[in-house]
Amino acid sequence: MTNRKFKSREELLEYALTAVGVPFYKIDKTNRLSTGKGALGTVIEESFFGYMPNSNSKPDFEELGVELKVTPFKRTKKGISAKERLVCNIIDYMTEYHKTFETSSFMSKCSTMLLMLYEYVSEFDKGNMSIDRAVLFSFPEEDLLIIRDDWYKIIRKIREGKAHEISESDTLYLGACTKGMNASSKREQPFSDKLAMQRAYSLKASYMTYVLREYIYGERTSENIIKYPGQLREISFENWIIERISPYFGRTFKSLTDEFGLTGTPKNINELIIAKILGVKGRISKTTEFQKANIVPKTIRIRRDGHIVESMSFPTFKFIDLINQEWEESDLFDYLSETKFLFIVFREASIDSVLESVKFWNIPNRDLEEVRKVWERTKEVIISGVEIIEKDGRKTNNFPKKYENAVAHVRPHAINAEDVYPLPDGRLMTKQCFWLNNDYIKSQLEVLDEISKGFGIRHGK
DNA sequence: GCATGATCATGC
DNA sequence: GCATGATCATGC
Repeated sequence: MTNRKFKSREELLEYALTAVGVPFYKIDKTNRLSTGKGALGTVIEESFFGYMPNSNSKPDFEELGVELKVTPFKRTKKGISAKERLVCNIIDYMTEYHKTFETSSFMSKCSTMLLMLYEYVSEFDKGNMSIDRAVLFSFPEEDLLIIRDDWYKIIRKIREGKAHEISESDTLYLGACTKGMNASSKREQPFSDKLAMQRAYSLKASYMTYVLREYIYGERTSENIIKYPGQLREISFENWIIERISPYFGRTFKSLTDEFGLTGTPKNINELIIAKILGVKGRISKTTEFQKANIVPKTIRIRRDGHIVESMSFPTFKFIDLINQEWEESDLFDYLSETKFLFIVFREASIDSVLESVKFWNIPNRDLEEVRKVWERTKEVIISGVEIIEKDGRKTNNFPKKYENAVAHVRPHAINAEDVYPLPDGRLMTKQCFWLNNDYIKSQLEVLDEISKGFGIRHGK
């Protein structure tokens, strides 16, 4: 244990490195291992650095301007992944909006972090895990420009009296995640009487995964869309993308596939068109920025009469997994609350469909609450035993139908009817997923149109 | 014409 | 073989 002052960042790092490889149970002197979330961070703070955990607005090593973060990662088939978002300080809605990004509580505290990374292994007790690496981390310029824009998005919602509508998927790398025991941990906000969920700045898990891969473990794998960070000095990432694609609005599907030499009918051909427009070699969803920000491209086809034919599918769920989850920890909640979508909108015209627009979208909180109802109902149906009735070779079931909820429903999503997952009672059922209703998608496109009428693409801060 | 079940194309 | 994004097919 130490409680000495470090004279320099180098000295701090040198000491931090002596924790590498030492199991936490050997470090822990104050019996913190048995405590809940954040136990390992507490062990390092108290037993390794010798100071009491605090919620100070200053960095942990104030004179050095360094904040300590102890955070887990996992090794997966695809490489190293952050196990969770990196949570920073709580946002004080009443004061934060006065500040600039440079003077924000986030930058004051977290602009340089001592990241102490440990590998999370599910079979291990916490005490048997250990710090794998310790590094000093400051944001590279290409990330800082996006994080800065994220910060202003959060502040804009506070200034508009919409702190209660803040959602983690509003932003790209820097999120505002909920923080508190439950939904009743609410705070006042300056420009509305409505109480807002307590939230903290956080670096999204998808972003942290790339920090680990690219900057710390050197597993760089993907292509950047933004070739020069300076390209985002005057414009947000989203608007930069839209500006680049907009010259192609109005073009027919055929003229686009001809121009870019795309053949065949892959299901993600529209994603490939967008990739070509942006000068990206492969899939847009595999680019650095889309991976870091968790952006998923989705095609929307609007018929000539304005109707959207298809609802929007998501990954399948496993029946047995779902009933063992609670909503707040469920796969669906994680997915929808942390994913931003890029809608690629085609409108059918007389001969061919035409690229009409591209729009970024994430689900509003109140609609996510509707999805929750569908999810809870689905859980009930699985627990009480799905009713499957076979008729003329087609099986019908009693999962939530489209007419039951304005936002979402449940439907099959499989290779064919024999592509199945087990039910808790041992029967096998065609794989299913949650779908966003086509009518709901239509209404959300209309909302986005209203918003874009109100703003020019280039915005002042 | 729509709701719901079923299936396709591709890449890893 | 399966996950994913997307669309087709059928019956009411």
